[in-house]
Amino acid sequence: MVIPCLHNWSMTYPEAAALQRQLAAEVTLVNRLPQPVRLVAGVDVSYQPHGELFFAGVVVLERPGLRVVEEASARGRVEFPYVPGFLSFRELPVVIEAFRNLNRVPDAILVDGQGIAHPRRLGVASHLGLWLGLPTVGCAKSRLCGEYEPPGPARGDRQPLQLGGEQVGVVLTTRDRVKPLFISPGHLVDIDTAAQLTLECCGRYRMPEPTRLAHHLTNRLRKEYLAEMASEE
DNA sequence: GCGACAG
DNA sequence: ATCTTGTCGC
Repeated sequence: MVIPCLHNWSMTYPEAAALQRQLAAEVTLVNRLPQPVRLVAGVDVSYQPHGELFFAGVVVLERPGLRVVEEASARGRVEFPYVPGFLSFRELPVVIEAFRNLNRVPDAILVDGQGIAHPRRLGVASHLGLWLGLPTVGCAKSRLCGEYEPPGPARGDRQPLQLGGEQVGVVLTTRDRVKPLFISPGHLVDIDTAAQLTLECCGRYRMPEPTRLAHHLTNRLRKEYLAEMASEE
Protein backbone atom coordinates (compact mmCIF):
# COMPACT_ATOMS: atom_id res chain seq x y z
CA MET A 1 0.00 0.00 0.00
CA VAL A 2 1.18 3.49 -0.81
CA ILE A 3 1.01 5.91 2.07
CA PRO A 4 0.94 9.66 1.49
CA CYS A 5 2.63 11.29 4.46
CA LEU A 6 2.54 14.61 6.25
CA HIS A 7 5.03 16.03 3.80
CA ASN A 8 3.23 15.09 0.59
CA TRP A 9 5.47 12.12 0.10
CA SER A 10 4.21 8.77 -1.02
CA MET A 11 5.48 5.87 0.99
CA THR A 12 4.97 2.16 1.19
CA TYR A 13 3.79 0.61 4.43
CA PRO A 14 7.27 -0.53 5.51
CA GLU A 15 8.71 2.88 4.68
CA ALA A 16 6.07 4.63 6.76
CA ALA A 17 6.70 2.20 9.62
CA ALA A 18 10.42 2.91 9.38
CA LEU A 19 9.74 6.64 9.54
CA GLN A 20 7.69 6.11 12.69
CA ARG A 21 10.53 4.21 14.35
CA GLN A 22 12.93 6.95 13.40
CA LEU A 23 10.67 9.65 14.82
CA ALA A 24 9.96 7.59 17.94
CA ALA A 25 13.66 7.70 18.75
CA GLU A 26 13.25 11.47 19.21
CA VAL A 27 10.46 11.12 21.77
CA THR A 28 11.42 12.12 25.30
CA LEU A 29 9.70 10.88 28.43
CA VAL A 30 11.59 13.29 30.66
CA ASN A 31 9.09 15.60 32.28
CA ARG A 32 9.25 19.09 30.83
CA LEU A 33 5.94 20.34 32.20
CA PRO A 34 6.11 23.73 33.91
CA GLN A 35 5.21 23.92 37.59
CA PRO A 36 2.33 24.48 37.87
CA VAL A 37 0.66 23.57 34.60
CA ARG A 38 -1.59 26.53 33.79
CA LEU A 39 -2.74 26.08 30.20
CA VAL A 40 -3.97 22.67 29.09
CA ALA A 41 -5.17 22.16 25.53
CA GLY A 42 -7.41 19.42 24.16
CA VAL A 43 -7.48 18.33 20.52
CA ASP A 44 -10.00 16.38 18.50
CA VAL A 45 -11.09 15.68 14.94
CA SER A 46 -14.58 15.15 13.51
CA TYR A 47 -15.74 13.88 10.14
CA GLN A 48 -18.42 11.96 8.30
CA PRO A 49 -18.15 8.14 8.27
CA HIS A 50 -17.39 8.10 4.55
CA GLY A 51 -16.64 11.79 4.19
CA GLU A 52 -13.40 13.34 3.09
CA LEU A 53 -13.87 16.60 4.97
CA PHE A 54 -12.15 16.83 8.35
CA PHE A 55 -12.74 19.34 11.13
CA ALA A 56 -10.04 19.79 13.77
CA GLY A 57 -10.48 21.73 16.97
CA VAL A 58 -8.23 22.91 19.80
CA VAL A 59 -9.57 24.19 23.12
CA VAL A 60 -7.27 25.76 25.71
CA LEU A 61 -8.28 25.66 29.37
CA GLU A 62 -6.70 27.51 32.28
CA ARG A 63 -6.03 25.72 35.54
CA PRO A 64 -7.11 25.58 38.17
CA GLY A 65 -10.77 26.02 37.38
CA LEU A 66 -10.57 24.62 33.87
CA ARG A 67 -11.96 27.75 32.25
CA VAL A 68 -11.85 28.03 28.47
CA VAL A 69 -9.46 30.79 27.40
CA GLU A 70 -9.14 30.14 23.68
CA GLU A 71 -10.44 28.01 20.81
CA ALA A 72 -9.09 27.42 17.33
CA SER A 73 -10.08 25.19 14.45
CA ALA A 74 -9.39 24.24 10.86
CA ARG A 75 -10.97 22.19 8.11
CA GLY A 76 -9.33 20.15 5.43
CA ARG A 77 -9.56 17.28 2.98
CA VAL A 78 -8.08 13.93 3.85
CA GLU A 79 -6.42 11.63 1.39
CA PHE A 80 -5.37 8.88 3.73
CA PRO A 81 -7.55 5.94 4.85
CA TYR A 82 -7.78 4.80 8.44
CA VAL A 83 -5.05 2.25 8.95
CA PRO A 84 -4.52 1.05 12.54
CA GLY A 85 -1.09 2.27 13.62
CA PHE A 86 -1.03 5.19 11.18
CA LEU A 87 -3.71 7.45 12.58
CA SER A 88 -1.40 10.46 12.76
CA PHE A 89 -0.86 10.47 8.99
CA ARG A 90 -4.61 10.84 8.61
CA GLU A 91 -5.39 13.39 11.32
CA LEU A 92 -2.29 15.48 11.97
CA PRO A 93 -2.28 17.69 8.85
CA VAL A 94 -5.59 19.34 9.75
CA VAL A 95 -4.77 19.33 13.48
CA ILE A 96 -1.52 21.17 12.83
CA GLU A 97 -3.43 23.68 10.74
CA ALA A 98 -5.74 24.28 13.71
CA PHE A 99 -2.71 24.96 15.92
CA ARG A 100 -1.53 27.55 13.40
CA ASN A 101 -4.75 29.41 14.18
CA LEU A 102 -4.05 29.32 17.92
CA ASN A 103 -2.39 32.29 19.62
CA ARG A 104 -1.56 30.83 23.02
CA VAL A 105 1.10 28.22 23.56
CA PRO A 106 -0.29 25.58 25.94
CA ASP A 107 1.82 24.00 28.69
CA ALA A 108 0.44 20.57 27.81
CA ILE A 109 -1.82 19.02 25.18
CA LEU A 110 -4.28 16.15 25.68
CA VAL A 111 -4.90 14.13 22.53
CA ASP A 112 -7.62 11.64 21.58
CA GLY A 113 -5.54 8.54 20.89
CA GLN A 114 -2.35 6.81 21.98
CA GLY A 115 1.04 8.25 22.82
CA ILE A 116 3.84 5.69 23.06
CA ALA A 117 1.34 2.86 23.57
CA HIS A 118 1.82 2.08 19.90
CA PRO A 119 3.44 -0.80 17.98
CA ARG A 120 6.33 1.48 16.98
CA ARG A 121 6.00 3.88 19.93
CA LEU A 122 4.60 6.72 17.82
CA GLY A 123 0.92 7.19 18.42
CA VAL A 124 -0.80 10.38 17.28
CA ALA A 125 -0.04 12.12 20.60
CA SER A 126 3.68 11.44 20.30
CA HIS A 127 3.78 12.49 16.65
CA LEU A 128 1.98 15.76 17.47
CA GLY A 129 4.24 16.43 20.46
CA LEU A 130 7.33 16.00 18.31
CA TRP A 131 5.95 18.22 15.59
CA LEU A 132 5.03 21.03 17.96
CA GLY A 133 7.87 20.50 20.43
CA LEU A 134 5.35 20.57 23.27
CA PRO A 135 4.36 18.14 26.04
CA THR A 136 1.51 15.83 24.95
CA VAL A 137 -0.53 13.08 26.58
CA GLY A 138 -2.41 10.33 24.79
CA CYS A 139 -5.92 9.74 26.18
CA ALA A 140 -7.50 6.88 24.25
CA LYS A 141 -10.93 5.40 24.80
CA SER A 142 -9.78 1.93 23.78
CA ARG A 143 -6.69 -0.19 23.42
CA LEU A 144 -4.45 -0.31 20.37
CA CYS A 145 -1.81 -2.67 21.75
CA GLY A 146 -0.31 -3.81 25.02
CA GLU A 147 -1.43 -6.02 27.89
CA TYR A 148 -3.08 -5.09 31.18
CA GLU A 149 -5.22 -6.22 34.06
CA PRO A 150 -8.59 -4.47 34.41
CA PRO A 151 -8.33 -1.60 36.93
CA GLY A 152 -10.76 -1.20 39.84
CA PRO A 153 -14.07 0.68 39.46
CA ALA A 154 -13.18 3.73 41.54
CA ARG A 155 -11.94 7.05 40.14
CA GLY A 156 -8.15 6.95 40.22
CA ASP A 157 -7.83 3.17 40.06
CA ARG A 158 -5.18 2.13 37.56
CA GLN A 159 -3.16 -0.73 36.13
CA PRO A 160 0.03 -0.63 34.10
CA LEU A 161 -0.20 -1.03 30.32
CA GLN A 162 2.72 -3.17 29.20
CA LEU A 163 4.21 -3.76 25.81
CA GLY A 164 7.21 -5.91 25.03
CA GLY A 165 8.15 -6.23 28.67
CA GLU A 166 8.04 -2.52 29.45
CA GLN A 167 5.38 -0.19 30.74
CA VAL A 168 4.09 2.21 28.08
CA GLY A 169 1.16 3.70 29.96
CA VAL A 170 -1.66 3.13 32.41
CA VAL A 171 -5.25 1.97 32.14
CA LEU A 172 -6.99 4.58 34.28
CA THR A 173 -10.49 4.77 35.73
CA THR A 174 -11.33 8.47 35.48
CA ARG A 175 -14.76 8.31 37.17
CA ASP A 176 -16.52 5.83 39.40
CA ARG A 177 -17.81 2.86 37.43
CA VAL A 178 -16.93 3.97 33.91
CA LYS A 179 -14.80 2.16 31.36
CA PRO A 180 -11.16 3.09 31.90
CA LEU A 181 -9.09 5.29 29.60
CA PHE A 182 -5.76 4.25 28.07
CA ILE A 183 -3.24 6.90 29.07
CA SER A 184 0.26 7.05 27.65
CA PRO A 185 2.88 9.80 27.39
CA GLY A 186 3.07 11.50 24.03
CA HIS A 187 6.21 13.57 24.42
CA LEU A 188 8.03 15.45 27.19
CA VAL A 189 6.07 13.85 30.04
CA ASP A 190 6.47 10.67 32.08
CA ILE A 191 3.83 8.02 32.64
CA ASP A 192 2.84 9.02 36.17
CA THR A 193 2.59 12.71 35.33
CA ALA A 194 0.51 11.91 32.25
CA ALA A 195 -1.95 9.95 34.37
CA GLN A 196 -2.03 12.58 37.11
CA LEU A 197 -2.66 15.45 34.70
CA THR A 198 -5.40 13.50 32.93
CA LEU A 199 -7.12 12.72 36.21
CA GLU A 200 -6.89 16.35 37.30
CA CYS A 201 -8.58 17.41 34.07
CA CYS A 202 -11.50 15.02 34.54
CA GLY A 203 -14.55 16.59 36.07
CA ARG A 204 -17.95 15.01 35.89
CA TYR A 205 -17.30 12.95 32.76
CA ARG A 206 -15.19 10.03 31.64
CA MET A 207 -13.17 12.07 29.16
CA PRO A 208 -10.93 14.89 30.41
CA GLU A 209 -12.48 18.34 29.89
CA PRO A 210 -10.02 19.59 27.25
CA THR A 211 -10.59 16.75 24.77
CA ARG A 212 -14.27 16.57 25.67
CA LEU A 213 -14.76 20.22 24.78
CA ALA A 214 -12.63 19.87 21.66
CA HIS A 215 -14.92 17.04 20.61
CA HIS A 216 -17.95 19.28 21.07
CA LEU A 217 -16.29 22.05 19.09
CA THR A 218 -15.46 19.90 16.07
CA ASN A 219 -18.87 18.26 16.13
CA ARG A 220 -20.52 21.68 16.17
CA LEU A 221 -18.43 22.85 13.23
CA ARG A 222 -19.22 19.75 11.22
CA LYS A 223 -22.94 19.97 11.81
CA GLU A 224 -23.02 23.68 11.00
CA TYR A 225 -21.30 22.89 7.76
CA LEU A 226 -23.77 20.13 6.93
CA ALA A 227 -26.72 22.42 7.72
CA GLU A 228 -25.26 25.11 5.47
CA MET A 229 -24.81 22.61 2.66
CA ALA A 230 -28.39 21.45 3.04
CA SER A 231 -29.76 25.00 2.88
CA GLU A 232 -27.94 25.57 -0.40
CA GLU A 233 -29.40 22.42 -1.94
C1' DG B 1 -2.32 -18.78 8.34
C1' DC B 2 -5.27 -16.39 12.02
C1' DG B 3 -6.75 -12.82 15.00
C1' DA B 4 -6.16 -7.81 16.57
C1' DC B 5 -6.61 -3.38 15.24
C1' DA B 6 -6.39 4.37 18.46
C1' DG B 7 -10.01 7.27 15.37
C1' DA C 1 -15.11 8.42 13.58
C1' DT C 2 -20.54 8.48 12.99
C1' DC C 3 -25.53 6.75 12.60
C1' DT C 4 -29.56 6.76 16.81
C1' DT C 5 -34.30 6.12 21.42
C1' DG C 6 -35.05 4.79 24.99
C1' DT C 7 -33.65 3.14 29.16
C1' DC C 8 -31.32 1.51 33.37
C1' DG C 9 -29.00 3.30 37.49
C1' DC C 10 -26.88 6.64 40.80
